[in-house]
This record gives sequence, C-alpha cells and structure tokens, in this order.
Amino acid sequence: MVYRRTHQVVRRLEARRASILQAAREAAAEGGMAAVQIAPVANRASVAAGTVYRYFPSKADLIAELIADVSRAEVAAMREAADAAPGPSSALAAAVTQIAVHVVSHRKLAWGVLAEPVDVDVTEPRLMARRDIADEIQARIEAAMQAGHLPSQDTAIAATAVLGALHEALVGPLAPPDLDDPIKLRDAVQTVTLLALRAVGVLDARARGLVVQVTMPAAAAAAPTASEAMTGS
Amino acid sequence: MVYRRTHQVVRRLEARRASILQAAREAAAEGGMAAVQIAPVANRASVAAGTVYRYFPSKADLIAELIADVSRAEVAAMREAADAAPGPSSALAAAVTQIAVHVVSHRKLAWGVLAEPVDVDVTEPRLMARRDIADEIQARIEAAMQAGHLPSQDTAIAATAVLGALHEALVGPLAPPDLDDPIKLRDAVQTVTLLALRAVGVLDARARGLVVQVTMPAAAAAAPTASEAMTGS
DNA sequence: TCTTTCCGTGAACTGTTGTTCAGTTCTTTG
DNA sequence: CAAAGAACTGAACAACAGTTCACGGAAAGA
Repeated sequence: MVYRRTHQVVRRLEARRASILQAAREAAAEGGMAAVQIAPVANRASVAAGTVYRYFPSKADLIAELIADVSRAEVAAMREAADAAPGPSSALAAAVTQIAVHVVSHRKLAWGVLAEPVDVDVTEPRLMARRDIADEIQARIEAAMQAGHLPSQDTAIAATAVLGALHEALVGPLAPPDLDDPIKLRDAVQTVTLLALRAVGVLDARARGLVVQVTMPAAAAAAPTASEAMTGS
Repeated sequence: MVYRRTHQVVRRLEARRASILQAAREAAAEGGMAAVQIAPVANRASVAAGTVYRYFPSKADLIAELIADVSRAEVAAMREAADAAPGPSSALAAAVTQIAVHVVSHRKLAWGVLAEPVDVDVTEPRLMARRDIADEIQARIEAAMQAGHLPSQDTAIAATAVLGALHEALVGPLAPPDLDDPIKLRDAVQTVTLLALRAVGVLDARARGLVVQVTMPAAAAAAPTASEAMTGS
C-alpha cells in the first residue's frame, strides 16, 4: 500500500509552510529578529510549536529562508528600479534610492535581516543577503564607471561602503528617531542618497536631478514591489 | 574592630578589576563578544567565576565598561590625530583615517564593540559608543563646513553615514578577507577614506594630499596576545 | 470500513550560561 | 596569636528557548 499525497494535501502543506514563513516575517517586522521565536511564530501561524519543525529543520533554517526571501525581494526591486532608468548614472541613483526607501520603510525588518543580534547562527544567509545587495550596487557602480561617469575605483569596496552608509544612517541605532514623519523620512533618504552618490564620485547629483525622484511606497504609487504586505510596525 | 583596606589590598583589588577587564578585552579581540563569557574570562584572569561578580554586577556591566573603554580610546585617538592637522579639512581627513586604521587593526574588537550579536543587553553602551564616535566625526565635518570647505549639509546624518561606510567596508562581514596583508590593508583604508571624504563633499582629496598619511600602528599585522592558553569552550 | 501512513500536537526534555551563596582562605586588628 | 571582617571559590541553581517524541487524528488505499 503506497500512501500518496493528494493535490489538496500538497497545497495545504505548502500553504502552511508559507504561513509559517509569513508569521516569521511579520514577527520580524514588528519586533525584530528577537521576536522570531518558535513558540510565538507557531502561535501566530496557528500551529503548534512542533509543527514548525515539520517544515524547517531548525530555527536557523527558518530565519535563513526569511532572510533569503527578503533580500531576494530587495535585489529585485533595486534591479527593476535601475533598469527603468535612462542611463548608468541614473540607474545607480535609482538603485540606491530604491534600497534606501525600502530600508527605511521596513526598518525593523531590514535591521533584523542584516544586522540585529540573533541567538542562532545566521551569518551565512546574512552574508549572502549582504553580498547579493552589494553586488547589485556594485554592478551599477561598475556600469557608471565604464561609461566614464565615475572615477576609476575599487567598486567592491565602494558598494560595501555605500550599503553600510545607507544602513547605518537610516536603520541603525543612530538613525534619526523621527523618521515616521514622511517629510523627514524623504529628506533623510535624499540626504543619504546624495552622500552615497558623492562618495562614488558623482558630481552635482542634485543639480543633475539624480536624487529627486524619491517616491515613497505609501504615497505616490510609482514604487514597484509596494505590495509587500508590510505592517507598518 | 574596624577593618580597613590597606594600600596593598586596595591596589590588588584595582589590579584584579583591571585584569578582569583586560581579560574581557583580550577575549573580545580574539573571538569577538561571543568569547566574552564569564567562566572563560574569569579563567583568563586567573580568578573564579564568582569573583567576577565582586567587581561587576553583571555580565552586561562588564561588557558595558569594556565598550566604554574602547570607544573612549577611539575618540581620543581621533581627536588627537585631528587636532594635529593644519586645517579643518585635513583634520577631518585625519580623524577619518585614524578611525579607519584603528578599526581595521582591531577588527574583531571593533566588530564586537559596535555590532556583534551579544546575548545580554548592551544597546545602551553601544549607542553611546556609536554616538561618541559619530559626534567626533560630526564636529570635524561641521568645522570644515563652517570653513567653507564643504557644501552645506546635515552633518549628523553625514557623520553617521561615514561611520557606517567605514564600518561595513572594513570590519563587516563583507570586508575584504585579505586585510592581513599590510599593503591591501593600507589600500583599503585609503580607498574607504577617500570615499568618506568624497561623500561629505571634499573635492580632490587625493590630489590635495589629504588621504595619503596612512601610518599603520606597529601592532597592526600581528595578532594581539598571541600566546594564550586555550580555555576550553 | 479497515489498515497503513503521515501530519499535527504540546508537554517534557535539553543544553547552555549567567548568577548565587555557603564554605574556605586570606588580611587586618587587638 | 586569636578574633573578626573581607575576599575568593566553584559547585549548584535558575531561566529561558530550541528541540524532541509518543500519542491522537486525519487522509489514502484496499
């Protein structure tokens, strides 16, 4: 007698798995990675704690998948924004602005994914997330450099530094505390974007209109991937 | 009968306290904050675990003091380097270079002090450390701006971004892995310093000789306190 | 309907570390 | 040298969260 999973069951299992991941994501968005604990996540997903282990070998794996998901979305959004830009310089600007906006819009989540202390070992997925995002930035810097818009430079270090600057200034513990005010938020994003572009050698970014197209996901609907079902913390 | 602590005893107590702190520092320098555990630290300081609690109310307090010490030294070094510079711009460059050098020279420690996950709550001392360092950078940016060497800008965000860029590019998980090579290390410091200065609007930093005075401390290449008895773990 | 196989449950288990405290050793004082 | 106070010890304790597993129940096949 061979037991075979029917379609219905397969879908239920997939849905359950997704709901656990979603619960973890919501927990992280609300309370950071510290809130991603098996029992609360299971509770939020309306399953028992043990059930989580039928879908994820360990908490580390659960968080790893969460991190991978978030970073994948982040990279896709950056790529889309950059690809829509007319030239290499504005593509770079668009990518940087995009990630800045995303990161401030989901501060807790971004902090949790990239930097927040976690009890289990998530260095590897975090490293991959950082690398994926940095690689995307690096590619845009490279392109602008090849086009002669930027001075020759070590693009790997430049991309890393840009990521660090965005992160520290916008989501780190020293980030301005009043970023809930949309205007302050937009100003902060513009300021940091300008800094980042200047860092890699973009001259007159502001004058050339590279920094102005800051469209908040909540406000003007132009932002792609705005459908991320984020609870605004 | 009144028991009074003799000079000898007082000094022994102070020495012991200092040695515990030093043991914590060494542990952090070698294995990051994760290695700062009561039992190993006590062992390294040649005392029993319980003794640590005669000097520090909790592990959090021990780490807080360690963080404060390190950041105090960091700020002092920055200030000294900057004060020795001839003008506001080179003072800024000197401060940035100084912290970059310090931070790469003691990567594990810097990572532990500023960002590494710790089980106990050290957000407050970390926040103070970050703020102290950022404040020093901010003051130098401010001075250069007042002197008309930099465009007008939000110096608080700029300082934070600079700190983040340095940190991410030099000690974060994406930092180049070959920084043990002194030449690579010097290049990385110069590259990041140049990025940071450009970010705040310094033009031609390289041409103006603001980035070149990178002098590595003697201890940069060698691991600190290489001869340490393994203490289990 | 009955049997087999798998899914879900949640209370119990585990392993790790910070923390405590009664007993021991050392220092001071009369 | 003896009494008293302080410091030190290290094994035992506590707390917390991740993980396990024996059991109940639902779904699949005959």
